Amino acid sequence: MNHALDHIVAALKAAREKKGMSQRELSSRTGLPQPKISNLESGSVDPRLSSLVALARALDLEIELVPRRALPAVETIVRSAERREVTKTTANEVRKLASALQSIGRTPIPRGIIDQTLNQLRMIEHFPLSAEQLEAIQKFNAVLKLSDADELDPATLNRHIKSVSGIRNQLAHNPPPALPPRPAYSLDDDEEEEDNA
Amino acid sequence: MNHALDHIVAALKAAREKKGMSQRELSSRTGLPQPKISNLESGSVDPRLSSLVALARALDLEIELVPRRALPAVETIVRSAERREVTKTTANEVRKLASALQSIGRTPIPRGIIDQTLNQLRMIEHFPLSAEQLEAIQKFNAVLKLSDADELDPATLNRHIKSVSGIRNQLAHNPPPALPPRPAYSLDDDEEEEDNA
DNA sequence: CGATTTGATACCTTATTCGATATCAATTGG
DNA sequence: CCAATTGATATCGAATAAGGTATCAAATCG
Repeated sequence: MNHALDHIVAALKAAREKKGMSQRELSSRTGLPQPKISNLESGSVDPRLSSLVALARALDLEIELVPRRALPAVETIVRSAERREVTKTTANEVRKLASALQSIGRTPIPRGIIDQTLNQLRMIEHFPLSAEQLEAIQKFNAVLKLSDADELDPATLNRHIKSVSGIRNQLAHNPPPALPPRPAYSLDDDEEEEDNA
Repeated sequence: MNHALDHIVAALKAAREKKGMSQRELSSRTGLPQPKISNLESGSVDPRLSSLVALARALDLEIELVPRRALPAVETIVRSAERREVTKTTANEVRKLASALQSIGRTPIPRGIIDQTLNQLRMIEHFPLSAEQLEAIQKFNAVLKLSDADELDPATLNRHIKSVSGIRNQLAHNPPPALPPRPAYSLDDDEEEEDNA
């Protein structure tokens, strides 16, 4: 495998992981078999363009040809978009959990606890979350989706609620830094290169 | 062939043509056989990533994965870079011609004509040229490179000199528009998309 | 008109992706 | 501890890109 290819491949893998998507889920969205995706990500194949495009589109990405001299500017914009992508994803996940909690009927635990958790979520929603924090929220969502919450094991439910409290405390005592105010790309550099034949 | 692939392929072909590079020249730079490049550009194959990367690099391009929401901004930057690429190329070509003319010894035509042409070139250098105009300059360069100019057919030389005058007159009477003052990309849009599972 | 350049086709052999399926080790969750 | 999920491997036939070489029609140019 060529070294230049890893760049693309690594970006695809990172994009999948950032979305919390498994290889099998990506497989079902693209039609590519899961083992193929594994091979691809490990850099042991030289994929065809159609495979790349299929994967990229399933991950909300496009393949673009960029003039070398425009690379710095483009990369700055891409990174900035990725940052926002993450925060949007987490916010959506948090809101989803809140609405799921709000709409449950009888619960195996006191109502007040649920309400308190909802308040915490309303705060959490406005922060960028770490990968671990996001994962915790997603797992809570997963169990609620499966079990409809009123027929849920009280211990399990309590564990998840505790993890929400934990996240709130982390954010309150150790808030993540805000986004940098201005991205540092430039359109107006002007180097001269000689090009004689 | 998939429709999504044409986008990349067409961009590669356009980039090659804009640089005035023949398929054979690109072939020798990349190691890919010329018929393969022809197939590729005609969209009749589904190339492997390594082929794409080889072609792209020979054309001063990089393959990048861009989040869909960042596409408008990225495309604006790419286009802006391409515009500057073109004007830089033409300026180089014009300067090359000027220096070639300046350094010729005995000429089959009056010295004053040569000097007048040099003056015209000094003006032309500062304009973005059309494809046809650029081509004319390149052809003049080509014959000078081959024949060392003092052993040149006077008629041929005169024809090229006339074409330079023609370009100057076109530019003087019908100047091309300047570049737009500010590219219209934005980093601060904020649409909401729903994403429920 | 003859010579050159350019892009397109055709043909071959070899190498490798593709697609499908099965399986395994490791991790995670109840 | 058992069950489920995840990513990695292996295998197999079919499809096809890669790589090389030869050739052709059209345009360009002297």
